[in-house]
Amino acid sequence: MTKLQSHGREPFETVDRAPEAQAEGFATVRQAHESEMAEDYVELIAELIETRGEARPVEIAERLGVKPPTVTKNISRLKAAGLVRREPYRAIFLTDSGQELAEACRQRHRIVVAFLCSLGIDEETAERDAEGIEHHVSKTTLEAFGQALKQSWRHE
Amino acid sequence: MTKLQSHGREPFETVDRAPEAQAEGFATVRQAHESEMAEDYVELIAELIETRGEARPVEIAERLGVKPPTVTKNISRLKAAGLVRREPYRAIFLTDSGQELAEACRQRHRIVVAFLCSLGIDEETAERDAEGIEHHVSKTTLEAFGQALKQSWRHE
DNA sequence: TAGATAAGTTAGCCATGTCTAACTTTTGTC
DNA sequence: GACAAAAGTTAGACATGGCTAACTTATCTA
Repeated sequence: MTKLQSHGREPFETVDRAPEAQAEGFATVRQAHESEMAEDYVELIAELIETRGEARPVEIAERLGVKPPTVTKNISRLKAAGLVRREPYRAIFLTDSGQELAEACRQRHRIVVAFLCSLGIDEETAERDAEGIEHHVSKTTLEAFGQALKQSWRHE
Repeated sequence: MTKLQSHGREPFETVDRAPEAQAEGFATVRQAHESEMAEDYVELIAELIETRGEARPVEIAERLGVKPPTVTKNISRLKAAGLVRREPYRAIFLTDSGQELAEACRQRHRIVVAFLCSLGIDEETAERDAEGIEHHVSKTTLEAFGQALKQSWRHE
């Protein structure tokens, strides 16, 4: 049995959740952290291929704000995970499943950014916050963002 | 010079950001990750003290969904960081700065949850997503959430 | 085409946050 | 008060994702 929904009413009460539910929530967050690296990389790789024609470690390192060896190591993990295809010293390509993941991430990213902007948040902040937020947005919440976005178009 | 704001218009364009800005964004996310543990713990400790009278490792472990040794290790890190006060085998207390951090986190948490609920998201999902999202919400965005929340009260 | 420069890799280090197994301390009960 | 059960700690392992230093490969250019 689920709790009654308050939906906007008395919004600052502290909800007393069942310990297991809370634990599951934290587990979800930890899982999200594990996929963040992969998501950020494939998203960025797709972006680079589109705008630059190819994805190079040096560029990835610059955009991510990490050093080249970090990129090398992580790319080889992505390769092991079947998300990228590549030979040493060459540019990086996405496999089909990498492509798919990238597409989903970019879509989600765009929705989150657009949603934040629709609240009046400046684009730079929206982009920065989205980078962190997007990995923790469930399907349900993403849909709610999409809905709210539609509403905001209607009202403008 | 900052970009023109679109504020709801053409919300699905992919913004081409300066590499340094993008890198700074990712750095911010990495920093947020480093404070997440501390924030989750002090938030939970404050909650337990309030609802249970004291915060015990076994309870923290259960709520966080981790094993007791993990709690012991992390609590000692928090102690080193000056956020908690405690002797071995005893309950855990917050220092003044721990208290302060906990208060800020709980406030932020409540706002995020309330905001998500105001979009029509069910409470369980709101709680789960908030757990991950809250650590990546900037002051600007938190204020925007607060504003939107006020709006939603007016319209109900 | 040779040599310099840029790009990429390898090796090895570190901190974080998780775990299990084994041990110690505290608590509760007969 | 003794002893069993529960709570907490310690030791040691592991994966992740950063880093620097040193090396290799590719690219550019004189």
